[in-house]
Amino acid sequence: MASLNKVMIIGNVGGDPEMRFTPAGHPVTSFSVATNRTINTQGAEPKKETEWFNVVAWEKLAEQCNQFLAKGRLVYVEGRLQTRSWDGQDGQKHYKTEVIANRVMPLDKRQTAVGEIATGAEATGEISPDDIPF
Amino acid sequence: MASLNKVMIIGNVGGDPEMRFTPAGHPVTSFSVATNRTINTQGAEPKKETEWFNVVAWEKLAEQCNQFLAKGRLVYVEGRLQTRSWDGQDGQKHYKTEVIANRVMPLDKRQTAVGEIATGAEATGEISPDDIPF
Amino acid sequence: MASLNKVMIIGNVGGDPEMRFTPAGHPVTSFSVATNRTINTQGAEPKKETEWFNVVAWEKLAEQCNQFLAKGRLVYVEGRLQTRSWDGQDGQKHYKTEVIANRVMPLDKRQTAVGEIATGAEATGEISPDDIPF
Amino acid sequence: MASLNKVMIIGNVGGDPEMRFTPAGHPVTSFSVATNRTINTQGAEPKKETEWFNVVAWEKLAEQCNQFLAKGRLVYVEGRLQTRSWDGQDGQKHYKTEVIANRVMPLDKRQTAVGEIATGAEATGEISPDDIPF
DNA sequence: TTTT
DNA sequence: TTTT
Repeated sequence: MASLNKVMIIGNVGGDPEMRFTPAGHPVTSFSVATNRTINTQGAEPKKETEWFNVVAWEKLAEQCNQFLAKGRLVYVEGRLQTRSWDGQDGQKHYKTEVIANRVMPLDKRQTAVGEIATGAEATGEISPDDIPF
Repeated sequence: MASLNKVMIIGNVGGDPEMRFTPAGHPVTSFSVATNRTINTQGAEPKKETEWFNVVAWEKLAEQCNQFLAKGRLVYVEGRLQTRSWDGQDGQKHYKTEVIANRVMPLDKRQTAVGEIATGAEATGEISPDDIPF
Repeated sequence: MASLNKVMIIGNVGGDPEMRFTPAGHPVTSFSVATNRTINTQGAEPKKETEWFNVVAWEKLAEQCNQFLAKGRLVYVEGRLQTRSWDGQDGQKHYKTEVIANRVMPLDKRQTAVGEIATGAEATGEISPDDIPF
Repeated sequence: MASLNKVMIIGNVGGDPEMRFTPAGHPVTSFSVATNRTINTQGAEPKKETEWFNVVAWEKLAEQCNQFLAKGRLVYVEGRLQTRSWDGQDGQKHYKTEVIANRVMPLDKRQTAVGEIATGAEATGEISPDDIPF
């Protein structure tokens, strides 16, 4: 029963966020974040490895992400990991792992007044667990 | 360039860990960890949602995980997320997201003397980036 | 403006928690947590170093801590650091650093049914910022 | 024995870092970091609360902090908490809590080429536990 | 003041 | 595939 599922990333937003609404009217915003890691291949030149995260925000946080984030911005994202699975046309299982955000915070000074974007609580899919459009 | 990619989980080991060796002789241990979340569907009875993580440990940490972990144990795992992709037989992209561990710590008292399992540094794939068997 | 202040500890509760109430009736529970670190003094035998944390919980989380925690239990605590200062009788500044908890989770199986203790949000001093009794 | 002692902060450096050397020649750099929290006093205007952290870095990380950080820069700091105590002239116990950093990462673009500052391992006082000048 |  |  004792459980922790926490992800913390700092990286650059890969594209402008996209906001949609569930049938029940809950806003959901998704965007990607790239994190980079430098691998010291001793000998050769250091190699860069990029890891992409799919981030999903719900409710008020979804609206703030949609309003304040944009392609290229540096952000801090905190949340939990969630893997969804489905069957492909070929009968194979497919998996997609996403970060369900409970805090998103721009770290650069670009654009509009931003301030801190944060949900008090995990304003997430819990609210509408079987109501997710994508 | 500024980047953070951190995962922290506390959960139960889903099965006995499996250790393999890369062609170059590096030990790699993998195991699954389940985290549970209780969703308060206001009205009906609370629903349980289980999230499964695939954890991979390298080198000395791999050996310690193999030696001390076992199905059912409660563990703390810290690491970074890594998604690998490949093309299925049907031409579709497949993805698998794993936690590359840099710290694993049993939290229960079961079994042998355990102590703390921790790599000093991220003793991971960096060491043998193009040497991964699975 | 962009800010993160996060502490995560796993350790043993040093004594039974103590719950008090602010003049305005808000419950506050405090307890200590010990974390241990093993220092490898290369050569001599490894040395143990204990770090003590003062943890403070508010509102519903305060009540849960008071009810379920006890001396010796293993807990996970997440929160933010807060340092309070005051002037000693001698005119010197004194400081006390505490962890204001927003999540507390027992990790052992001792005692009563425990389940997960967690505030949805940071149910902390924000609620009664100028209302703190100790 | 199972223990976690982790602090993660994002904030602004309060002053230029200061590097010293232990008698044994180990570099130690210290600097302060301010994190801000906005308290919504429902009713009145939101209040700002600043929390100051004393950060200490050792060895190679100390040199990098000394070289790349400066007053005002936005940084991510990860480390562990350590409280030192001593007796005041008045016989009272005094306490100072510090963050012993194992990772420091500038988040803004100011100044020189910065890149990522990170120790592979916790390059900390372990190395010279009884060798600390301040 | 905890724990192994 | 775990745990309570």
